[in-house]
Amino acid sequence: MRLSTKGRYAVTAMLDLALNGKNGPVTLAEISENQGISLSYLEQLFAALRNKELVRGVRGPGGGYYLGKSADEISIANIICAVDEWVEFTRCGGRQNCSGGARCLTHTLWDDLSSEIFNFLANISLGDLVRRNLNKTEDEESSLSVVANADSQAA
Amino acid sequence: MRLSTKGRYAVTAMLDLALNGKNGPVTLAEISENQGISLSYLEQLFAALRNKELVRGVRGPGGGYYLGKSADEISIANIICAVDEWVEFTRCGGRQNCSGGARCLTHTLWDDLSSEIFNFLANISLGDLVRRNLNKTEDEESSLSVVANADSQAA
DNA sequence: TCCATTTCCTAGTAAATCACTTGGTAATTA
DNA sequence: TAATTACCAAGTGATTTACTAGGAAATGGA
Repeated sequence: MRLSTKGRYAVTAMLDLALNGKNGPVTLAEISENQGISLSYLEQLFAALRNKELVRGVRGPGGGYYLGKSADEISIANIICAVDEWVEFTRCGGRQNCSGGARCLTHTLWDDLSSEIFNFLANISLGDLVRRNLNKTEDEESSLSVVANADSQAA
Repeated sequence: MRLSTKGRYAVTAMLDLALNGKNGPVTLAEISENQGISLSYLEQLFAALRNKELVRGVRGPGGGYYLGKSADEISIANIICAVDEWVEFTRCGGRQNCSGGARCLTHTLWDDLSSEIFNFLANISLGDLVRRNLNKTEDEESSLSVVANADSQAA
């Protein structure tokens, strides 16, 4: 899993699309304006998203982008994987004998953790995020935060 | 949260240190050999880790690095934050009026998700990873994987 | 005391990535 | 026909990545 700023832009843009795409397509110009991301950079990101069928484009006046499937069927992991092409980290893909014992043990641990992070993000959908926020704003503005204290250093 | 390859190197190196540092310090030369990371790059990473007191260096022959605290007190988030300096993503730090409604709503959603990812990684310690693997190898080699199926695309 | 070992420190670098600009073409609507 | 929008390709300055080079400071053993 690779969570770069590029992935953040994509997630942010997809969130904007999910929120504003209820009635009719959303133009990249609108998302660009809303989120402060350059139009051409959005075009690049959406080219990748379209390849993975996460969005669907409609050309011409009144056109724009729709979600490619329902917000509940699009996970955060889907979005990030679409724009941040997956790179295999450990050179030994489990197969090659990578200098044996200690090294591959660490690689296994890392791979497990990596899978866990992926699954965590795979289990959060765009729909989840939108609903979660709607519930929140019903209650109050921004007081409650489910995310409590980590262990110590939060900066 | 920013999970780059740099963070991966740091986590991998710290895992190696946790595994091999039971009796005596571990040299960067060993970690470099084990994990296939250049010595000088490790030095840079460990400079950052030392600043956050996640490791403790001992100079001279027989020297090397110890964990700065127990493996249970070091979270994956700690490690990643030490080497991948935190960057504020949304320009409006919640305070500035960032063109109002739709934009800040998306930002709030993103910030919540971001916190959630951080807390997820903050709740996994080096000790967890090591123990998890010991249990696994007791059972069998590599057959079971707790991380089951995500939704669809795993590549 | 001298030497080997190791951390610690600074500077530089090729390659990749990031976020963006420029300059288009193709499809669609009015 | 003209405006609007997605789509496409090439290039660019700034930053990051992973690394090399060349040391200095501390420590242990001879």
